[in-house]
Amino acid sequence: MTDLSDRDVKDFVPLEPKRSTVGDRKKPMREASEQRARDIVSAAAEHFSEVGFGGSTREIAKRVGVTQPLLYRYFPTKDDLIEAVYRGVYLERWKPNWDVDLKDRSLPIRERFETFYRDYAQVTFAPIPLRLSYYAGLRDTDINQWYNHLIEELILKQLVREHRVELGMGDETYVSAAELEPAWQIHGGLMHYGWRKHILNLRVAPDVNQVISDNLDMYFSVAERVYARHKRINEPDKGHEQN
Amino acid sequence: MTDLSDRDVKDFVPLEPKRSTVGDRKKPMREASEQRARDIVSAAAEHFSEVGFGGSTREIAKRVGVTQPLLYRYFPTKDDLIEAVYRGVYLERWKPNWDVDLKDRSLPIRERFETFYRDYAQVTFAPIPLRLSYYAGLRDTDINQWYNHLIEELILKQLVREHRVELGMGDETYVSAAELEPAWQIHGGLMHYGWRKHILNLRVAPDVNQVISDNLDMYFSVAERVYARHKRINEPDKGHEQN
DNA sequence: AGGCCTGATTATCAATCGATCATTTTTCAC
DNA sequence: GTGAAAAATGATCGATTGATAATCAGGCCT
Repeated sequence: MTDLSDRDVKDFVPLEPKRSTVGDRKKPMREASEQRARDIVSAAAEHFSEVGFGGSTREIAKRVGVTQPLLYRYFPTKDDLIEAVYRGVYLERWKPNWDVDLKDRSLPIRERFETFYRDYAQVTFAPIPLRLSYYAGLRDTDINQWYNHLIEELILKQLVREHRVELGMGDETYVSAAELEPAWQIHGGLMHYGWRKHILNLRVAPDVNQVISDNLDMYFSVAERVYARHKRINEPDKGHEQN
Repeated sequence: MTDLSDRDVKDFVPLEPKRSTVGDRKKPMREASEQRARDIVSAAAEHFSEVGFGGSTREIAKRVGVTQPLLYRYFPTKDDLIEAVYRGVYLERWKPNWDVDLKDRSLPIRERFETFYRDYAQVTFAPIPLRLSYYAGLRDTDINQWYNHLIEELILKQLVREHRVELGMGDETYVSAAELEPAWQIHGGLMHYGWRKHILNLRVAPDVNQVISDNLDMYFSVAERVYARHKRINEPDKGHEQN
């Protein structure tokens, strides 16, 4: 699997289909062909989401309605197909305006993050992407590490920073792991809500927006105390303590 | 896979090894043989936790140091072996005093649940049981449904009930899904902490006890509001509204 | 010593899997 | 229309898998 660890979202072009087996052709892929490539990825995502990435290429081909060797014209190996599924799960779903909007101080912080999580839940909370994401995390730690790093850097650290500013607790950019943990608890609680609802099919609170709202209530009610506990010594800027 | 859905914990005898292939023998299994059965389950748990339940019986046999067909003397099919691994994950780790101690009103509710979650985290938060649990949830929804039902009935509903009593909000036993959700958020946040730490190997807040403490702070700071929102009409006992 | 049950191994089968290659069918530019 | 490139198929290979059958080794009781 190729190395994805320390890249940014922008380094990826969402789901531009690979140039096919015979990679160094001059002519671009035909329109119908690109559609077929997308169909294959889609069928693969569906199948892998059900049985994991050990799912067979023959079943995928059957779902598309073609023969199995044909897949290898579009994806030289099964791993390449899996990587294309990864891209569909992690990149196609990420909206570039998310981390931008979170910095818009014309809106109260609470509203910004409530809006974000409503949108995030709508995009992410469905059986296929959720199952794929958990399967991917178990199979290929790297990709999920990279994605959670993204969440941490672009979302959760913003939450802490913006909240600290709003509380008048300084505008230091550094956020320690311990300081970040309450934000992760909010995020993790929501992920587990998705796990229970869409993977285990358990009966959960029906209104996800209410859950988000309550979660943010919980966060804002204890976050200040946690910031204060980890407040760094007031020497300007020398604050990267090892926790 | 056998049906485990609506049983109680006590219906299981923790990891009593199956009586071997030729099930209806009179003589009990020899001591050394029972040890071997445990070794097989242990090696299977290790291997399955790494690659999922699609892992091969040959690899398991290699880890035990025996030949592959021998496994079939102890477990008639691979599914039986998987079920034995399930038992090790879900039952061996459950302590019967957990739900009992939570009802001990000689201690403040906050202390009771902090003690429980410290113990629960210590028992559950390790790579092998966590990975197996997630793999199991994806592969065989039933067992994880049953387990989460257990958590809900014996732990989280207790939390809500005991807390309501301590708040003087009545001692009704019924707890709606929406009312339960904040408790699930606490639990889910902790599970996700385990996911990040032991499966994704991300850097997390180092002190799990501090995370538990902060989480409970979060819970107790908003739970009352949620109870009040869902407060049933004061007619005695007629309160099973559909949310 | 001999019979016998249990534990363990060797050999092997049928199914499934990812992948390759030769061949046929379809598409499209000219 | 014609031919070349692209798309698609059929046949098949080698490796791996769960599982079975035949065989062997060894301790224990009489």
